[in-house]
Amino acid sequence: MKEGPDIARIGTLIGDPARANMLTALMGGQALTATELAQAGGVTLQTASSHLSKLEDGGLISQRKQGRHRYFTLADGAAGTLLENIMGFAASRGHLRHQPGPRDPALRKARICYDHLAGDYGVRMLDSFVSRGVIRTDGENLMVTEQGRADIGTIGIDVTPLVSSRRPLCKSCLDWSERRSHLAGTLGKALLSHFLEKGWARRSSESRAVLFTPEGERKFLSLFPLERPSPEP
Amino acid sequence: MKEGPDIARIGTLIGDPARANMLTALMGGQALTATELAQAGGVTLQTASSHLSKLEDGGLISQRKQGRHRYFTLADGAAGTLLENIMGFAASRGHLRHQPGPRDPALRKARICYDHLAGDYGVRMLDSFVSRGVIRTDGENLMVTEQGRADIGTIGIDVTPLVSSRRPLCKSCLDWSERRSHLAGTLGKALLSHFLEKGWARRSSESRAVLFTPEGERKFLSLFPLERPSPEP
DNA sequence: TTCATACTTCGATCCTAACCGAAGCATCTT
DNA sequence: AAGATGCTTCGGTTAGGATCGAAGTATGAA
Repeated sequence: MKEGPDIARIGTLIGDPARANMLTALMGGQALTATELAQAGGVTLQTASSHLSKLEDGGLISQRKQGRHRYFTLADGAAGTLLENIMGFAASRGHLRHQPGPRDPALRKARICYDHLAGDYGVRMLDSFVSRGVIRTDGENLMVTEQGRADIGTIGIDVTPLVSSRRPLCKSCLDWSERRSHLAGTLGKALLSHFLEKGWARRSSESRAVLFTPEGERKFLSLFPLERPSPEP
Repeated sequence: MKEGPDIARIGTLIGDPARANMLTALMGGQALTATELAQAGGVTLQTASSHLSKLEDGGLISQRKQGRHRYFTLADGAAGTLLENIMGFAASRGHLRHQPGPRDPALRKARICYDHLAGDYGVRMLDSFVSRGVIRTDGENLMVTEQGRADIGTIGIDVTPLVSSRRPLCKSCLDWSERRSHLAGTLGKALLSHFLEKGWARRSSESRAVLFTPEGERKFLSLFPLERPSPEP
């Protein structure tokens, strides 16, 4: 039975706690140095270096040198999506490392999931889109409706250039703190970028939390109203 | 950094070669006994038993007793989807256990991927659907068009009951032998079931290969014509 | 009851890989 | 040139877990 792709190799790479912590840290979407990742993984720099080269060989991360630093990122969107999928599955089986949901309330409210918004606010955004008919769903796939394109345009985001990419336009991602789905894909990414650019929110320097300003919060809530609790599981 | 789902646990479960082989065998969609899985994993029955209980604790598989046999299956569609995702990612990074593509030509031509058709025929089916406008794609997501519903109806499959399920209707799955996408989801499952019921094909008893009869092959090829090579990567 | 089959549990072995200290290399600063 | 910082490589230790033999349990057959 030696047919097929070597899933054991990917599994082994993700299966080590130090590497898993590093990958989780990289899900924040920012490039991190080897030293920062060593801290995230809870190991010394030497050990981290060994882990990082294994992750790179496995195609999960990539690095670029910049002066005497080495910045590491997830290899590409596919790597991020893979980790999201595994996180969602792990959460669905109750494999949480501590209590259900992040201890930090800010993380629970809004955080970065690779390149898009997760947490309470991420879930609310998708709920709002679905309840207003901007996005339609058939079980798991999501698609933007014709009318939805216009609605998103009024927020200040042009959908057209987002479609050409090889990544899907929109895609649901199981949220481990809310146990509901939030919006991923290029649209999810564009929305988060938009909020950050407009100054409605900023990234926390220590964690994956996204901190909204009072004004940003007001605008967000009015842009994404909830008509009634949606029936999505 | 102990936030979030425990992806390391899932990774560890998949990361052992014996377990990975067992899971791959279960992707065939059929319930297998502990003895069969031990052989698939290349280990003794004692070792397999230990692996199987770990996989069950982790929520990847489930078992049901039947007389003195224990039949194991993947826990649910989510587990199958997760493995498909990892297989696709592994294949995309070139992590194949042997030469690219299965050695067995029958496997390369048509095989089962959990519950739907993969291999050359699986890819052709999706290509045909896309080129004829039965299925439309936006990057990665797939959706059946209105007109497509009727077309699929003429094959003898009613799309309506397939939508209600919690699994997506259709969904692309990266094929590791063809390095292209084939059709998964409830529609993919229904199509495969249809072929088997009609007697156009049957499952090989030893491997995941799907063996078409000459007549079944003729019907399949006429049902899924290729107009021109599609540009999908 | 006795035997056979299917599987689990226990116990011991063995091997891999994670780990860190120390040393080495590269880049930047002064 | 000398020192500091960021990271990698080497070597030796150690722990976890994969493995299997042997014994134990459950179900079915004779």
